[in-house]
Amino acid sequence: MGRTRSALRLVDVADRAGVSLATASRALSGRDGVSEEVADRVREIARELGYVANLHARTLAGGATSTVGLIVHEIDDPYFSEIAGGVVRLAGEQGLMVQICHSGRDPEFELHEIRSLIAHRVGVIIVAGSGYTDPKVQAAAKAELARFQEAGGRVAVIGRHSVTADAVLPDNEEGGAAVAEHLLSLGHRKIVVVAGPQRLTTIADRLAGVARALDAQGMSIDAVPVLHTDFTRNGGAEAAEKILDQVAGTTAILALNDAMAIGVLSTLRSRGVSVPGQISVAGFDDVSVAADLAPSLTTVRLPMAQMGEQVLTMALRPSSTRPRRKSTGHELIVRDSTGPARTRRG
Amino acid sequence: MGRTRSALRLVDVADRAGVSLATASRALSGRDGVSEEVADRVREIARELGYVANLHARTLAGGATSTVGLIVHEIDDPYFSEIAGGVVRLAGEQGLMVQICHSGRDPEFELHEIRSLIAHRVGVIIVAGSGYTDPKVQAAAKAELARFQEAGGRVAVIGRHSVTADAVLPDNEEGGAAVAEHLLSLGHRKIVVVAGPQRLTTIADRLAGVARALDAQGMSIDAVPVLHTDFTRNGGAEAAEKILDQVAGTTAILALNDAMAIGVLSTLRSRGVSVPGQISVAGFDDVSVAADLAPSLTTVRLPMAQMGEQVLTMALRPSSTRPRRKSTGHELIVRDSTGPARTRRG
DNA sequence: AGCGCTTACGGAAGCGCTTACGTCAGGTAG
DNA sequence: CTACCTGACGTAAGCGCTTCCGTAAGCGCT
Repeated sequence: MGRTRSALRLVDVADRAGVSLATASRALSGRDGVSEEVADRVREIARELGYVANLHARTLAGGATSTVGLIVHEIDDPYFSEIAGGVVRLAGEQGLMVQICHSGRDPEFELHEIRSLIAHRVGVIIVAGSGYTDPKVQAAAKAELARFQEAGGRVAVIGRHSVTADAVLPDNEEGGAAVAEHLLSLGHRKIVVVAGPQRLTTIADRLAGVARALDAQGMSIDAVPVLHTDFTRNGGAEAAEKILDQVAGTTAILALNDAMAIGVLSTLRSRGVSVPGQISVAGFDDVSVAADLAPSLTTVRLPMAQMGEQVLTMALRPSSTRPRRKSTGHELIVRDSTGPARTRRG
Repeated sequence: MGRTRSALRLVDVADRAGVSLATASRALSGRDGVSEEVADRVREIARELGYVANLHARTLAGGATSTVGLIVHEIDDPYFSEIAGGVVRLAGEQGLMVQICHSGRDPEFELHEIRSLIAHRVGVIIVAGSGYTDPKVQAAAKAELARFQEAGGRVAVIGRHSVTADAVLPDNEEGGAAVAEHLLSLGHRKIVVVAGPQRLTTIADRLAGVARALDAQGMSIDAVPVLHTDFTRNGGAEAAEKILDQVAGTTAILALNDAMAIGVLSTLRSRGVSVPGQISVAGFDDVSVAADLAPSLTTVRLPMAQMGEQVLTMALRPSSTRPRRKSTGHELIVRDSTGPARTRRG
């Protein structure tokens, strides 16, 4: 790959300004011990020449890094891109760079990304996105992060309880309970849950909430069909096909994220099933397009952009002794995709 | 910010393995001149110790960087996040890291991001997203990129003709012509264009296509209202309000990107205007949710993810003598949001 | 046995910065 | 007028790595 050769060096600037390397360095990085006059001259010349300091050299020598690493599951999933938006915007305001990595929900690759970030000597690593239910699967990543912390790095996560670090925790369980209650209160008793991949803790949490709500009605989660599919639009679409073909009498479909709900909606439309007339549909996340779907989607709002800002804020704030955890809160957003259960045999 | 102090160094590994620094380095970076036996031992110990090379030191000494910088306008805009998805996925396959920056459509900030990327000594810089119609505005960025190229860096862009670099160029003008023709062929004569900010070349290009299509029908673009607003959902929503209130007899609204089209749709729905019954709506980009809107959106498809892969591929491929340009192609996707113009006074 | 050649390794010189420390003015106090 | 401090600057020692050398074996050959 490209090797950046023969770029302008600080010595060049220093020579041109007729000062020593040290003075030039101090002038450009705003340290004192340089007269205003000289500092101005150096800065002027640097600008003129288009000098950009070599960050690798600077980091090597100085030690402090001003870049934060952000690992997300899927960068083109709205859930994550909205989180990333929050992180990036806040970081920009503070003059920090963010290095975004993409794990593709593959714990192995995630480990690799963490390693890269560490190699890049970022000051902060933020991991956004569900952990894995199988603890073994992410043990390596966890260990790597711990090592990073010991070495003085800051870590913060969104949605992982397992890592010992500051965490922003989405209200998954509460939210799950809230949508489920909503559906139940509309009289739905034949509910099918479209869940994402079983190995994600987020799914487990949301399901737990759903189970709690069912319990409160004297129903058991074991009696409701739970389809584990891909956490994407297509996963939802396929699940809906399966439901229409195999689960008779369904009155409501609860998708555990909006992407899948969108897929469900799409299948129902193409199969001519009216929503919410025949089947109600609810999602989770309140992705920004949820309001613009046909019909608009009932869902649980999680403040993604704000979550992004919060993790970064936590990560940046000097570490208190024990990891802080902040839950996001949630809000049930009732829109047009849910309605009263159609009366049996009517 | 966090300073990563006292991390494991290569010497530590070398000492532990009983070899010299040089040998350890060769072993870990796969250079030859080391016996298999020793190399294995070193690698084993490195793994055991959890050694991760300091990329800054490595880059400083070696010169080659394996990270690519990607600058987008808005990371949480689906158009860009889909492009980013393409870049990131392909990069991942090749073992490259991607550093994503976000300019917020601010040329000044974009310049700052370019500088940061250069400071980070990335090997490749990719700039995605419209250029600015005012050449002065991005002269600085252009100069900076040129300097980067001279120093051996690779640059590739999406949607900027002005930069001297390999470019993937969306079929903006052709696409604009295609949607406009579609609308005209449905009998629409009272078309309002919802354009994004005037300072973006993308807008200018798409508008030029629209103008061409109008010309072919003996109509002039000067006779059709063009509203310049924010390139976002809200920009579209506001524009639609204005249209309903101030432009009588509109039969079709052509939004120059999907985000704005979504906003238009939302306003029309809340104002009780039927689409396409009373007003047809078309967008541009074919963002992934376009198919799931209410009604599904007629638009021009641009293969975003593929564009992302293409720029990266171009950037990575050894530079031919002159910059290559590859146009993306486009496809008119007719869905439910457009229909025949309602007959006047009917 | 002596020659050169290859192979495996160690020594040491940087890469471009920051920063501890030394120096040398000039100013103040005694 | 000397002693001392302060401020402005230069000198040089690294930061952790890669890589160019040099060197010492080990090999086959004459």
